Amino acid sequence: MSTRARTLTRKPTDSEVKILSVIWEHGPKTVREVYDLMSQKETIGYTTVLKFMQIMTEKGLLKRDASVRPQIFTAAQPKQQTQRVMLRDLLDRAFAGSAGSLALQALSTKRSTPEELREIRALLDKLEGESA
Amino acid sequence: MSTRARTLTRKPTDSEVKILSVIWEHGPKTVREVYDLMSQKETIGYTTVLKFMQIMTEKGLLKRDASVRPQIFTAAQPKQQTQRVMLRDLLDRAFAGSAGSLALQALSTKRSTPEELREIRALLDKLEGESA
DNA sequence: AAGCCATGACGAAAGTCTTCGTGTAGCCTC
DNA sequence: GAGGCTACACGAAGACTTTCGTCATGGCTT
Repeated sequence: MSTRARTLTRKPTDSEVKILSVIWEHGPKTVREVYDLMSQKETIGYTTVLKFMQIMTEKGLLKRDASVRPQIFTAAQPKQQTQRVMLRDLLDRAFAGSAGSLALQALSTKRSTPEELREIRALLDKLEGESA
Repeated sequence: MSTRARTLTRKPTDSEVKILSVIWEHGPKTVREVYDLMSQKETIGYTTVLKFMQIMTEKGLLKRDASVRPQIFTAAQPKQQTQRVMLRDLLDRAFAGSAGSLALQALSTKRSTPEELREIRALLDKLEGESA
């Protein structure tokens, strides 16, 4: 029991999420492009990024198109799904499963845009409507 | 640059959070008590829990009262502060800093209690009031 | 005071994650 | 079609985390 494809299971590591973020934000990218974007914000080696992306491909976090020369990598899972897995993990692990308290802290920690606040209000209406 | 007291810095590891959760929920506890509570939900050895708690004490995550015989451990940081650190980390790492989208997903993923929804609504009012 | 059992300290093995160095293969240019 | 430069694959070192085994210690009980 040690090596095996966990397909959709295990939560991505911190570094893996950093790479996914780049792709979520900028779309499918080559290793070089991801590297360029990342090295603007932190010091990291090209082969380090490459290695991560190779591992992530093995794990099923990324898909790659090897038919083109500089290979292009895409997120294998929808952003929302991955975010949900991580959120779920944090929720269970550190917030005793209380989504409300998590949301509350998130909102009070960092200012959100009016649009987001409006969306949340709409969701609240929907949720309260359902329970009525 | 390697070994040093990060006092309030680094995010606790997964196992560390598990232990903190127990103490957050049940209050100050001895190793044996934490062990008993944890082993109800998962298989883990007593000395493993002990080791974690020793390391956490070194890191400043727990405080211990060594004056009493079975030593009693307490969370060294307020629960909310630790939660905030973790939330912040997830927010920056996986949600591009958008607290709103994080909150939205949290709320739509898991049903919250009416009280929580009300609290959130109140917070929303406050936030929108401020920006007005 | 001697023995016994729970508690606590340590060290170390095993498993992951992170970070690169090195070497190979593909292409593009002369 | 040879040289040179970029892109890839591989392996391995180092840093943490996780998990325990083992041994020392402290008190209680007799």
